[in-house]
Amino acid sequence: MDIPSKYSPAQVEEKWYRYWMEQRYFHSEPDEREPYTIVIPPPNVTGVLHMGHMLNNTIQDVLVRRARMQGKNACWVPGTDHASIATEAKVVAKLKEDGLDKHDMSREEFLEHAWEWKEKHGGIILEQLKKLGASCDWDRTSFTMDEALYDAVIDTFVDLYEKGLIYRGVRMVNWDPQAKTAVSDEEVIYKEVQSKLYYLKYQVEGASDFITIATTRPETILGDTAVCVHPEDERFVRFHGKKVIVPLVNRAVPIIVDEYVDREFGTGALKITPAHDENDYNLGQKHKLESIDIFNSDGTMNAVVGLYVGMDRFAVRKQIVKDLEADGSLLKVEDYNNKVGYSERTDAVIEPRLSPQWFLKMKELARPALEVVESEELKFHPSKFKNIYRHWMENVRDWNISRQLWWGHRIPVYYLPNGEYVVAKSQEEALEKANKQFDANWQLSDLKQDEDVMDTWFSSWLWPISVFDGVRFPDNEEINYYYPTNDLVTAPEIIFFWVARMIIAGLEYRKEIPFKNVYFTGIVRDKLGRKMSKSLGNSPDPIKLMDQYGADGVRVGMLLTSPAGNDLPFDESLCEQGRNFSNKIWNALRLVKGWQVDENLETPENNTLAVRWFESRLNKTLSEIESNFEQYRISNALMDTYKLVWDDFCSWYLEMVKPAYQQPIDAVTLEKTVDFFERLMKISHPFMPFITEEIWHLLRDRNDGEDIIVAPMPVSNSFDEKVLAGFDRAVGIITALRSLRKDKDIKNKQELELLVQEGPLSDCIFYPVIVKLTNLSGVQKVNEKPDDAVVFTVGAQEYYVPLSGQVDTEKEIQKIEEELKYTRGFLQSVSKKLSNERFVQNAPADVVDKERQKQADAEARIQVLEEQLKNFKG
RNA sequence: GGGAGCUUAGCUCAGCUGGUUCAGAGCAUCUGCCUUACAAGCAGAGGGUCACAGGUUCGAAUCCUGUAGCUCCCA
Repeated sequence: MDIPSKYSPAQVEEKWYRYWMEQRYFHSEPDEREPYTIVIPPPNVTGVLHMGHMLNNTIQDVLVRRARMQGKNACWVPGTDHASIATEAKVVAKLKEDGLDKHDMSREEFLEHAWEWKEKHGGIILEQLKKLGASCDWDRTSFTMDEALYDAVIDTFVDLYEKGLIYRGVRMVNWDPQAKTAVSDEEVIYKEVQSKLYYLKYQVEGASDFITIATTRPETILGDTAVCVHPEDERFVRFHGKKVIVPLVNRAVPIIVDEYVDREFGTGALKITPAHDENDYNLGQKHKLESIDIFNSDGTMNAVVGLYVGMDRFAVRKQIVKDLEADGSLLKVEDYNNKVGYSERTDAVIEPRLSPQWFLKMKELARPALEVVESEELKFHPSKFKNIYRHWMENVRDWNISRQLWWGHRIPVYYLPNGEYVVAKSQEEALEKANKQFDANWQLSDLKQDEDVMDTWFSSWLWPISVFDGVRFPDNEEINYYYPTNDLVTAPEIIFFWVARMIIAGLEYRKEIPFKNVYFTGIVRDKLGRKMSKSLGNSPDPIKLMDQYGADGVRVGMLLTSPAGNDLPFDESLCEQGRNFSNKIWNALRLVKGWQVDENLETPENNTLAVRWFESRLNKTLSEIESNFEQYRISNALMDTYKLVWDDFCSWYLEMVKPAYQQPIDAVTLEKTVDFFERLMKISHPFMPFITEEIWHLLRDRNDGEDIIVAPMPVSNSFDEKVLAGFDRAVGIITALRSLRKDKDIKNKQELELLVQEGPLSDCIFYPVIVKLTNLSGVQKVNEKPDDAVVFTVGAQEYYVPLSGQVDTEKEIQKIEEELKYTRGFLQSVSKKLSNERFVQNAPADVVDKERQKQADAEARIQVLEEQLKNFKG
């Protein structure tokens, strides 16, 4: 057989993915089997594959493939979310490129462009996941704005409103006066700017006294409704309870006291403008102050105060400074550096602005969602995230679900000509409701639907239900079968945004948790520990990585050092390690396929031993892998697999059974070897789906449908501890012999003889294996150390290798003395422990027994070493 | 400001209910090897006061307290 010595993944991976798709192995329909369900954390429809997705989806694929091989009905639902902010920003930018402006078009026109963009660019990421090998049920691909999912969101809003959980409130938003829209906190860029601090005199009402405040934004004094000082600030005690006059507008406002004020800053007196500053707004709420909004949506002055009407806020600033100076209110101006927020999209200075928004009451909803996590009905991996979750849930605040955007689920609130509003699933229903409720005869055109859409999370919190259409049809076959899902794999960053809310929605709408386990991945970082991001440009291109190392190689690389919840400092060398592992497996195949069988050949004893040992080794490791999977220690499971394949199978087993050059192998050993190889490939398949499928088909001729992806996963069997322990001893002997050869510079071709000191430990079933692996002429038992022999000990057993003329007595003595010294020290510490009465009395019996055994072993070893020393010194 | 977590070999991390599975793994390093599956490899070796200081205990990487440093989250 002609197999190249280097494995090339490219064609192999493409071939098998296509084949799996053709065979519809990823597709799931409800049946009588146990379901295993994962819903993908829907990536942004605007997204392209990054390293975080690679990690996250590799883990999901490992879990799904394993479940599939365990005979479960595995269903991995893929999809994307509409990402209202990000997508709308992209569409606006695209329009701008084409010379179009969102503000010049109707909502409908804009949405047409948005859908067009989505059809064209959305879903790239899902195509990329295929290259990774993701075994998603692509027939079930969902999008948060698909009809079923869209309706589910609207239904949910109406339902929660009717339950009295949704209310209208006012909140400060980051207003972009140029785009005339609110932007999210993430879209505000804070820049250090050089500005000025203006000191202004506020006259005390009915007195000649005045108080001085400092501000960077003198134009906002028009909206001032208070001045605040620290209650313990002695400079201002005399002002407590008084009123001051705001310059130019001549409005009398109270002086309030609050510990919020920083006494060191400015003059220690703070002007309060609740309508135009977040902190002032909060203080205003606390002290029940009036909010006076002085700006129009484009940042020009409105008519509320009657000054500077229609002027831009920055022009007002220039003018008002002059006017204040003329008025005698301006005391002084200082240079001052501060941080000012700019819109990421228009670079306009953000204007904090009060805006009516819809809120969801969270407190009651959160309680049961906390309980299921506390009781571990729903488990977090790792469990440390329970603390974070608890803290958030116990201090949960109401959820602002409005977003001042068009792309998304439009809030189903309809405002009526009489200033009231109704909430309904459709315009028609709203009209009916309104006419009934207010005994009116309005037309559709009288209704004005809320302009805002809902927070994207308000759709993705329904994801595990809505992908099975379980909101609109709560008793349909699919939702009943697939829900609750099994595992959710996601990043800890969105534990509140998404995970907590899904749990809430699940309990509210299904009375059942949405998933049984949540696996939190780490964050993929670069070598310097920085989060990988587009703006830093420190993220490798996953597609290129897969081209270079193969998808299997990258998958292994991602998983090797990423225990749950721990950040993964990514390094390409990890993928290299993964690729090398693929190559190692590949070459093992080349070896095994290269063997000629001789049906008449007896099975050599060392092969029988090797098979016996490996059978036990495999089963023991398999049980460890199973346990690691149960605990979601996936990187440990992979490492177990890696060592089983590379160390145990390739380095030990294959070397043990490998026939001499151009010699045939016996049929029994070959059959056993292929069987082992098959099992190893099955165990490895979830981690490395492509190469394992390829090798599976090269190992034997397969019937139709006999593919590894659907082959049953091996289950651990009992194993023989004695055989394993005996082999460990053999390994000790082999290692010692190899070191000896290296030490003495004895070529492998030169045969050695191994002599074993007669004694209780002198038997070992693996001597034939040792003979083969270390090229011995034989193993003999002796009663005494011969002259001219090197001595080594494994445990308390002594071995000799006759080497005439090559024994350096001085060196041997030195070696033995060192070992003796160490063992005596060890014995001393053990004896000390045992002579401590309190230890013997208090420690559990088995611990004391173990210590006694240690003592006996050490004593035996010391005796042996002393004997050796005597012999050498002779 | 509030909350959570981390600190073990050069790097990345395991280490469960204190006690030989207790000081481990992988990678990296060093030393030999182009030994007929694999140099993307084989064989061997070195390397740690378990952040620091106290305490509890017969016994602490593990439990408690404090200190220092780092990281993440805050709708």
